[in-house]
Amino acid sequence: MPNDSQKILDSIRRLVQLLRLSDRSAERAVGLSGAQLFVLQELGKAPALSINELAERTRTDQSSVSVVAARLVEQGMVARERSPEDGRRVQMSLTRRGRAALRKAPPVAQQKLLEALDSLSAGDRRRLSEAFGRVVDRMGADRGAAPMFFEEESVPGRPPLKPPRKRGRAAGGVGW
Amino acid sequence: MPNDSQKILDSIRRLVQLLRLSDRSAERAVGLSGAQLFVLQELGKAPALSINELAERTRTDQSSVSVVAARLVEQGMVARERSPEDGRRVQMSLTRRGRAALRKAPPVAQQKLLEALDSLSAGDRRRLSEAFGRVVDRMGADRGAAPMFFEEESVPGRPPLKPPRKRGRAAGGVGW
DNA sequence: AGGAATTCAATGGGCACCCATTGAATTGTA
DNA sequence: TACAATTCAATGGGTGCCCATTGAATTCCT
Repeated sequence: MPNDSQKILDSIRRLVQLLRLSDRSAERAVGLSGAQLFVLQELGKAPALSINELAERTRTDQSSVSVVAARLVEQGMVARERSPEDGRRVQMSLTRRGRAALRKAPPVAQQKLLEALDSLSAGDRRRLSEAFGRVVDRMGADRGAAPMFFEEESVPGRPPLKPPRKRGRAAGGVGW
Repeated sequence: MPNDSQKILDSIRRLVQLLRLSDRSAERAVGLSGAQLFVLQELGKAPALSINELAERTRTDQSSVSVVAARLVEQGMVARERSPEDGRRVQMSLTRRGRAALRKAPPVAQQKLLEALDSLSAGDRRRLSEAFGRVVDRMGADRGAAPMFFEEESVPGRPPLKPPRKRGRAAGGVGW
């Protein structure tokens, strides 16, 4: 007899699987993966985005979107060009074809979820949003197991000797 | 200015990424991936499970757990043996080593989420569980884009001619 | 000005997920 | 009882995700 927390955990797992299945189903149907459609969607909201900006907006790693974007470029859905002001950056933007594809094949999984959310009353939805957001914020703030080896500036005084490259990230994981 | 549904969508994405990151972090730390730990955890709840049962409980595909389980067997965490009654089935169960590993390295991501949920009042948690469960149920019931080509038995009378193998699934997808 | 540190995007490695298929075993039925 | 249909687990193919590393470009100091 699971408690509420356990139920929530299982709901999350079920949701994630449903989203995966729905995405893959859509992929088969329209030839674009959920990740690809999501990238197109975000590009549709801005005139042009860099790989890092896309990574932020899609909540994934830079290296992940880099690959997804490359595929979209191959398919002529997205244009990629070096930024004139900053030679390291890249400007990704929708092509005519990309815009058309997005119009024809909106992200199904996301749509389904939105529809399901519509079944709640506005009040429930607001409360769900509020409570859920709070939980996620808290999770994000946790930082528990990752000691964050190098602190974020201890005091205004300039850093004593900054270790070589702060490159010390803290790995990541799967299963959801 | 996003509405509540949009906020919920983004919270879900953030949550999923946090879970991925947390899992991978744990993986680096203890040498077991989130998926592997989850499988160990489920095996800890039952005397022995088949691959299909594990797939159900972990909300993934049979082929996915099959691989994860194989890795665990290699590492001596899990014992796999053919079922005596049904030669097709396989019985997976924790070994002493697997049980020890599970004790030493509980699923961190899941734990963090549970802790975050604890920050809600019991009432909020109950409401969250209720509303969220309802949404997921609804999504699961949708079945929209997948016409489910072959009906689930139209009438008691025996089927007219059953097409060969019902093997006609409906694909799936990623991006969360 | 010039070199060190940092930022950006791409690439490679490892794991997970889903679908499809396959071979073995079992169940159902003619 | 024999054969067809189904079930089970494993394998291969394709994609995604994260981390680490790398080379190029830029920013920060000294």
